[in-house]
Amino acid sequence: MQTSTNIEKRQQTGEQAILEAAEDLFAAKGFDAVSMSAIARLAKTSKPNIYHHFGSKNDLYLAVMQAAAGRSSTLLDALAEAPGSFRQRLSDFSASHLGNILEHKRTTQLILRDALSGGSERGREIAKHVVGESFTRLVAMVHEGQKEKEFRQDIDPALAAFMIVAANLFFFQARPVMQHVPDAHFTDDANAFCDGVMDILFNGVLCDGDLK
Amino acid sequence: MQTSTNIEKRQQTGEQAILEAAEDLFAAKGFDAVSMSAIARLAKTSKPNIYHHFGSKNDLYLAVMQAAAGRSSTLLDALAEAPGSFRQRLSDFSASHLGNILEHKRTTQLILRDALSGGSERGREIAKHVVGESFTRLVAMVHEGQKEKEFRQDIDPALAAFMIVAANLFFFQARPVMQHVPDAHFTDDANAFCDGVMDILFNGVLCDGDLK
DNA sequence: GTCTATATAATGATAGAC
DNA sequence: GTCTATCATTATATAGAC
Repeated sequence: MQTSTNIEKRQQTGEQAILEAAEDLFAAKGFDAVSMSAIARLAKTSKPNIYHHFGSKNDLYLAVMQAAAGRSSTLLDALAEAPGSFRQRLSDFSASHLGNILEHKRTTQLILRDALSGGSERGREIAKHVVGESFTRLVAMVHEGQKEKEFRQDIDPALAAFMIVAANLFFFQARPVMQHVPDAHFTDDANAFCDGVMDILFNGVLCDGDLK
Repeated sequence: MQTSTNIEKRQQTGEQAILEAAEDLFAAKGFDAVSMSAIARLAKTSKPNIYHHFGSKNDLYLAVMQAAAGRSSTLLDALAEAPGSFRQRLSDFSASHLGNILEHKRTTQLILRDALSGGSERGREIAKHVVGESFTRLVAMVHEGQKEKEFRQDIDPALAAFMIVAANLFFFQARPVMQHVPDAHFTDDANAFCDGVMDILFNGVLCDGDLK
């Protein structure tokens, strides 16, 4: 029998080039808009060679998603048990989260695109796994902050966490559109955006006499 | 000469059926994943008839986007000059915004999908116009609230507005994924979600002794 | 305005040599 | 592992009758 668990030990052949070319194109244009010929051209190889390494276009897409998922879920470990106030830790987490998004635009776009086309079950499992991991950690962090009486007891920690990732991911996703909206100056500076979001999230927008 | 500005006076022929079928399929599967044959089948007509009404697949897509844009930008006028506190007005706006999104899922998905595929200029102009209109109105509302000393002076009104639409749109977009995340219970009830978001946005998550 | 039938090009996937 | 050559299918789009 031949081993069919061939999702290990890359990099020895042209597989890596194929995966990178495929990720580029899938992220930029989506699954259906990309042809195997285009991938072969960009990877400087031939179509049958792709079929030799990956059985089909769908398998190639899954391999790309799997690689992307693995790459993007290893950067937020250090922050979970850092010292300092929960407020500071949350801010750091959010900044790293947004930094991570902007550093791996290709991967982020790939996952957002896949999540939007949720109809098929293809890679939504992966998307769930990717965002689920960091999201759960975020929720736990907010919950701890509540137990330490630093955050309000009467909020849903998952909701606060969601607002952070929504702001960051939507910042990335909507930037091309928002740049054409006259009022939205915050699209220029990601750091300032992140600080502003956390300020509103911590203190609210309402006037209350004393702003700490 | 024949008038080539044929973006008026629909509904007299099978054009409407074609537009609806096309919007359904484009929203569900994306531009490239939809074939003219599939549209013809769903619209209960023939392929050449589509080409008779719309010159090409791209033109059909543009017509669909145009119709979607016009449909989704007429529901938020009444709220702009409503009475009551700005806090209440903002909450109402947000609730209507999310209600509008959930009531027109097809259109929303179409626009989100188009915005994500920003590379081509196709319909991003439309997306900009659609979200731009309600967004500008939202920003103005926050700004007025600042002038009336109801909201903090030191926040960017556009940023607060952005957090609202980001939360709402991302709520819609991420729901299929978030439903599989154990902590995220808020996906069940859109109204509760909206209230929770506005509560955090107004008051912040930090403990400050007295919660109003 | 609507159809049947068809042209032409590109797609995903294979066969088989090296 | 990589290629040239090719298959079967489907795609967008047209011609032309009614």
